Amino acid sequence: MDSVRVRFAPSPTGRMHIGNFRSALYNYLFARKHGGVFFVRIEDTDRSRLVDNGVENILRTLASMGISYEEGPFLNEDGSVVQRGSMGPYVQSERLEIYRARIEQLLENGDAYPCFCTPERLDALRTEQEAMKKPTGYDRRCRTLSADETRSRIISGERHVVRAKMPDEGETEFHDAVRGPVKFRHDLLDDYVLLKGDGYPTYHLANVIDDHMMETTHVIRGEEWLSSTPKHLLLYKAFGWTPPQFAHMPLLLNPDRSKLSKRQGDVAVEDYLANGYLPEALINFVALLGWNPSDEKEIYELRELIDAFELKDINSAGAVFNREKLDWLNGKYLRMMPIERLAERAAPFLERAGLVTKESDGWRVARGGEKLTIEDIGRIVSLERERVKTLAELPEAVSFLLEDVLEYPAESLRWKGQPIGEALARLDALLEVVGAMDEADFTPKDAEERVKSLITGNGWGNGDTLWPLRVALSGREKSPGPFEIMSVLGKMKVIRRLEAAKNRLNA
RNA sequence: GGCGCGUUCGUCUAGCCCGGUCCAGGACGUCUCCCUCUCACGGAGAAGAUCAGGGGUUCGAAUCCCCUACGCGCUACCA
Repeated sequence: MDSVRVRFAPSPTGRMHIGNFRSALYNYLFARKHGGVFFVRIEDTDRSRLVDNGVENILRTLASMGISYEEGPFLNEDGSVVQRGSMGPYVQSERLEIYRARIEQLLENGDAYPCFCTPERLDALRTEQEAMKKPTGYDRRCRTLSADETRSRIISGERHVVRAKMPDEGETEFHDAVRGPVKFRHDLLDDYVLLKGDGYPTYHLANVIDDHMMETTHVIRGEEWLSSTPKHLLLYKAFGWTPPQFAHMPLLLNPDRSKLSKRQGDVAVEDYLANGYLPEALINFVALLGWNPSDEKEIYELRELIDAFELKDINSAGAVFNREKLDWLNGKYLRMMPIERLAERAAPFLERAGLVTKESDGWRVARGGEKLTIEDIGRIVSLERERVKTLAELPEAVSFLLEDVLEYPAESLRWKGQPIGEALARLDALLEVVGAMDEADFTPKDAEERVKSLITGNGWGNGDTLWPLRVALSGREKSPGPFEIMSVLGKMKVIRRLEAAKNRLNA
């Protein structure tokens, strides 16, 4: 395949959701696989649905997910948007003259006609058709208006749209890269609107013109477009253009199997990021929803996704977004990730939770002001990484390592309800052992050696000693092992926590 | 209503094009056990799909053909 050019063409009508993101991802993977160009085009022809910062949100989301592209609108550091690429503009509202010229061409060739029917008439028509259980659609009333009447009504300034003239017979058949041959009868096609009353083109017109002018080779889009593909093909034909190849992806579904939508939980990509999901996990997960390279691998690096990606391996049935599996995958990534990177990703979450603060000279513990290097943060979060599924759970999980005073019931220091005296004796002995250790000995390995020899030397059990130790250090019944905690805390804090535990038991 | 697309464990899927190796494989989730001071991680197992239903073709069908049902999409001067 030579010089592949594919695109992501979102409408800035809200925040980018998972379904949109998957479209972007598949196009991206396909472009990278074939060494082609991936570009972004903004389809902002519905003026009523535009939202503030819609474009910025889309571009920002692509950037934070690490999806790069060669042409289109780009977000500057200062938040402004600039376009790069030789086939622009890449924003449809800036291409109005182009569409208008093409509309003239269609009008002249008799492939389209002006229509003066009002929305009210159209509504009434549809209502009637529905009531009579007849197929809905425009009745082509304006298609037979005389040239004179049409001209004079336009000159008089009457508001109108331009409709495409659909053939009465024949059919359009095309080969969809994921579904194979698909066929539609022409007489069932509606004389749909090409140019709206406000002068903006509809999706059908703008999309076809732009895909042609931007030399798109493959249109990889959602299944909701499958039914309108014959209209698009007919337009390519009317213009005398070679159409691109089409690949219609299956829809992403809510748990009740309806088309993925808000109202049924988070769907915005940025929400997933804010909730502590990693871009690489999200990409891995979303890529495998509706596409599968027929092997039993579950974890794919981006490069592997690119290498394996084939349009023919896209499924044709819709897929339910299954959060539990995402959680599992995210946990996997959290555990696989290099510590430094994990620390960098985790720090903002710790900050937001008020556990650490970011100063000009680096990170500090919020309570106490003690300095923290990124390595320190790495040591802290690596203690809990295997116990959480998302970055957002990390603050709560590691808070006991960053707080001065631990709050917990004295009762929890006793292993399976052991006598208070026994727990106290263990803590005393532990204090002695710890006191004799050098700060340099506070590695998990050395700490374990010392404590274990204390236990075996006295013929104690692991449980009756380790449990009180661990709870004294963590304040929790569920936590990482005591030796790891010791190594992160250091000698002074360990002694302080053991003393505090004794006081708690004596109180 | 019309047209189109789809239908394999609860979920994501492999197998379907090129029928036998599939009394259907993997993953998530669930359950059990092991590891273990706890929780997790990790490891080992288990349960879980009459391949939507029916009919055909064939020695043989999840795989090919037909019908039905159901789901979804489109049917806007939304994309």
